[in-house]
Amino acid sequence: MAAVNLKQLAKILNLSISTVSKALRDSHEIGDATKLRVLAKAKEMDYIPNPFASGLRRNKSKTIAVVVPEVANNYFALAINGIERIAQENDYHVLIYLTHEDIEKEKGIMKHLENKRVDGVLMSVTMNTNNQTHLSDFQQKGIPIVFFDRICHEIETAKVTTDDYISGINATKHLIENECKDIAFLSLGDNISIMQKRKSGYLEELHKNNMEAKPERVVKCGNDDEMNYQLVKKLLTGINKPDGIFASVEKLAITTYQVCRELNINIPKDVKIICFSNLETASLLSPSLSTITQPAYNIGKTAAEVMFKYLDKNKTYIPNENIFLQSTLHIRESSQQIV
Amino acid sequence: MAAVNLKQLAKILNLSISTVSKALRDSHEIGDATKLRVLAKAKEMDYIPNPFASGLRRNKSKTIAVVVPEVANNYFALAINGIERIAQENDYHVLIYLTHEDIEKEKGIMKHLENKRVDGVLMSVTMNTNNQTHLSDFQQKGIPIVFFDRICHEIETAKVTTDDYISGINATKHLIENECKDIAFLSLGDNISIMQKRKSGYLEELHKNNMEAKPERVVKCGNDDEMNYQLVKKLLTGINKPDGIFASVEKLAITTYQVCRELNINIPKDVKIICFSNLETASLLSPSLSTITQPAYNIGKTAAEVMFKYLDKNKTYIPNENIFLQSTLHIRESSQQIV
DNA sequence: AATATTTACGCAAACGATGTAGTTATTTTA
DNA sequence: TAAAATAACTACATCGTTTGCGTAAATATT
Repeated sequence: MAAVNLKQLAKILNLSISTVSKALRDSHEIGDATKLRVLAKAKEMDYIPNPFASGLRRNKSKTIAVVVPEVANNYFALAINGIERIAQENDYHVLIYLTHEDIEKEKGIMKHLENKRVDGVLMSVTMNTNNQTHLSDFQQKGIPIVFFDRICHEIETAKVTTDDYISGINATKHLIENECKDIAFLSLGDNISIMQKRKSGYLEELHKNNMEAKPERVVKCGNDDEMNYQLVKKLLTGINKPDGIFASVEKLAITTYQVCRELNINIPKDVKIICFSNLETASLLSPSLSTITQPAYNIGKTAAEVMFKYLDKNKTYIPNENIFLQSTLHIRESSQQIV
Repeated sequence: MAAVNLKQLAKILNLSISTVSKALRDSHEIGDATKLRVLAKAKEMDYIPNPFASGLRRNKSKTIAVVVPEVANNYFALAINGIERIAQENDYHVLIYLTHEDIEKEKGIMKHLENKRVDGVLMSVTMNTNNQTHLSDFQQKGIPIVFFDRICHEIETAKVTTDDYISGINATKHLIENECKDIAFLSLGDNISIMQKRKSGYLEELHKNNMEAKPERVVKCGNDDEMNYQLVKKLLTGINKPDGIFASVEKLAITTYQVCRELNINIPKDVKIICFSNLETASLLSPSLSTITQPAYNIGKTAAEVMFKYLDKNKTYIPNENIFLQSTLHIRESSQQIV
């Protein structure tokens, strides 16, 4: 029942605790014969070091935290998948925290993590994170952060994203090429950096094509699905509605589909849609959904790899670095001119 | 930079370490004035107890583990959501481990957790978990397990599922009511208990309707998506194909949609489909997908609540208990007779 | 052969928080 | 008023590992 510890192992082996400890850690101070004997006995007795004791002593938790807004979201789920994979490879554990887009919850979580429960944090900030003092405070405690996707520019560290600006341009360009004359952009809040970049790409491409960027075409959605539904419904109601929609996140595209269904608006005839999404069923939707698909798994994986690169070297300071992984455009029915 | 500890707090307050510790834990041994003074200073200095020290001393980690096959799966993602919510409410941390349906990985993870890194484990076993010694061994170490969805009958503890047998009956009955004469069941492996129950419901309902249960109509799919695709393709190729499909898990329904698209098979005219699923886009698919939707969030929430009910009482033994939450049948186009 | 070096191990002090068993004062009780 | 009880605190051992230092024996160096 009770887990075996070093003391018991040492007693049985007739060695001192420190000898056993060193043998298990393959110290050069211990003879090969002894090492083998210790290793064999440890395995036989099913010895597993107490993580709290070694964590306390070495000031290392062998744990990282992942702080994200949601998990029931294809993008974040895939990213977590990539992170967990790398963590397992590095013999690390992964704590998960969900902010539900609540900045206060985010602050509380970071506060909780300040005391060395984790060796590092991988995070995607809340859509409401407009102030980053809780993040810089956290860094001051000597625990590294690596951002992915929803990054925080002001914090100096590594950041892994896709090239949202280029993707924003490409998506908009694609809609324009498919005869859209009046394109709306569905944004998620307006604080977060990726939104600004995606929007910049959208605006830039409009400008390049001498199309007017009407402020009312940028719809600032939020975390409340019902509210979003009403916003999109308002956008698509009446005579003066857009003929193209660029949704910055997956759920807003789904909302748009639902609204179109209710209002009997035909996609893509009446309005064309493209969005950032990792939906596996994009091609099975009616109509199939055109997407900009982010390499979510690899983004998570890369973020974790960067983190471990520094953790391995016991570096708590991660210099500024922007890593871009390319998204891919998947053109399907929802955005194409019917020929 | 360095986190403040009790020693430093004590020195500044001109008190002993133990007094400060007790004051913070609101011990009756400490005077009210002192308590207030300590509390104020602790807040001012941003004191956060070292989790390793107290974990070591009290033999409590304030952490639970969630062990699941996947996270990029709507069901598990929602369940994790529910779990995390309850964990946060109880001031607990959540470690996440993915088995990717690999029984060896599952064993390794449980082995890793044996040494009190966590106070309890919430889990859904692998589709390949046919032997449960690693789980009973784990229990022997005095760490409680609560199963959800993919439960392990042989282990005595609390288990949270939906009533898979009834749901299996209902889904099959629905297909029969919609004129299906030859219904196939897509299973995920055949070890796990929920599969057996869903299949039992399917077989029972066939029997009740005097329909033959042909063994070749039970297709045993696995973890390899390409293989599953071929299995379903084989099922739907040729003259002798079923006119109804009951997919036991979401991904097999998606595979079926893809196969039907390739083979130009019309859903629901040629073949009707229903499946267990938590897909948000079920109603937006072409055709919209009929589902048995499990209350995934509540299943996770309930499993966590049961766990904390015992952890709060410092009970490591959880008696056998089967908790059923009801699934709901959502009839959509994919399973309905066209009138 | 005397000295220096290496090998292989043990001792004991951390790491930070907790809780038991004291130790003073102060108050209550007989 | 002496004895007992209480209040408010402190000292210290403990949880299980890790690690710097010490040491004796074995080996190498001159």
